[in-house]
Amino acid sequence: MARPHQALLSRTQIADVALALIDREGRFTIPRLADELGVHPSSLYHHVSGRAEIVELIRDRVADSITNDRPKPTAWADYVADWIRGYRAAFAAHPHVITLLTSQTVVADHTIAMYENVALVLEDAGFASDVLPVISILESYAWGAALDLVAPEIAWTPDLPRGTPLARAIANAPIGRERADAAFEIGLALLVTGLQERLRHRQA
Amino acid sequence: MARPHQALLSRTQIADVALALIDREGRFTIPRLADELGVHPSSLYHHVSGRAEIVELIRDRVADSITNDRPKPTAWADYVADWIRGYRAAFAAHPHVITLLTSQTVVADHTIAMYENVALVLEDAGFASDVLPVISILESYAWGAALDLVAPEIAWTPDLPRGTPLARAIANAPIGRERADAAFEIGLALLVTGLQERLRHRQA
DNA sequence: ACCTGAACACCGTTCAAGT
DNA sequence: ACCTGAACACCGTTCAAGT
Repeated sequence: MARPHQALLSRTQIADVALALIDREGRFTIPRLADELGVHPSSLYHHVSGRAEIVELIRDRVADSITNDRPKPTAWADYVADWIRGYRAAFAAHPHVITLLTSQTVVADHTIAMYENVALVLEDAGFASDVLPVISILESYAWGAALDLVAPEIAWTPDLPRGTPLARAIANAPIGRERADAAFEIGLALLVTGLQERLRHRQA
Repeated sequence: MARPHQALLSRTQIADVALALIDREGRFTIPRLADELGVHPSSLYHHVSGRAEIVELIRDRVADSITNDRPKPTAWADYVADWIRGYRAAFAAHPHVITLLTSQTVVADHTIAMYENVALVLEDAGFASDVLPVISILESYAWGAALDLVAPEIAWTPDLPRGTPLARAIANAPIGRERADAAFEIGLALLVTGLQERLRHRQA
């Protein structure tokens, strides 16, 4: 074929199809992706520098999907909770992407706007020198909760004893996605409560 | 050479050297591992079923290194905090292993004893139907905090504006490992505070 | 500028051959 | 039972050739 009059590929399209492939099959390879795009593997290298860059395109796409409203001056706790909810939800929409993103160190993160918004809200709330740690903590929790979505259930372990504390704990909780969602919300509430208490002591 | 009188390899040795390789080079391949063991790649398959099983051996090793003391009837909050500290510390000792473990779904988890201990402590503390969610939440946080250890610093982003909330937040915090450790401890304290409050309301 | 097709290095795994 | 060495399928990447 050689060069077509109209380019057959684009970076957005590559990212689109790669993401769809991951959602469908849990992973992607260059040959598989090329096939899906109706093109030869080597063609991709005219648009991206390599596999790593495709992963970064996907990372950007997921990051961009985190809703990031302009902060309102009231209710910092609600703002922060919504941020982390959206953070986790962005991953939850593409569970297999999570492990892909953790396996490759990020190259650059241009989601500064998001951090600025959160930093502003926390600063206004009075967290002062705690602002960066608090952002870290919330992000760690969101990542961990996202990983929880693809982790195996403790409940699935076959050789569970009967009548133990763990057995009772499992019997008292839902399983699967419902369990993960419920746990996430409780944990988020714990963190917010903790933040409110910490702020109270800071200001006292 | 053919079969030696004394086996040249063992599963423990394979796991040992693989872990050392990951710590040193950030990753491991079968040829590289075989080379390090002074053996041909195909020899490994007489001891393990494949690469995936080697990863699981490493997972077990890290999991076993999580200190898991017998619970004492007093101070559930201290027990829980120590558990999560040890959980994260086990990963922190081998940072590159974290991404390896998240990239492969676990096959079986035989660390039931650990969960039983924590479940017992939480049950005695009065968490009742919250026991499993609380375990989930704490583990999520430990995983997220472990990932934070290998994540890039927000602070490293080159194009940071001056005089913004984020810039001030970064200026007010340490960087690197020290930042991660400090943030982890604060977040753990937030969670414990949240748990204490939640217990108070449950019992009221 | 952009697609092709051949080529290369590398990886995980299998298996018959040897003791 | 356990190591070897050849072999295979597959993957990521390069590059000269074509338009």
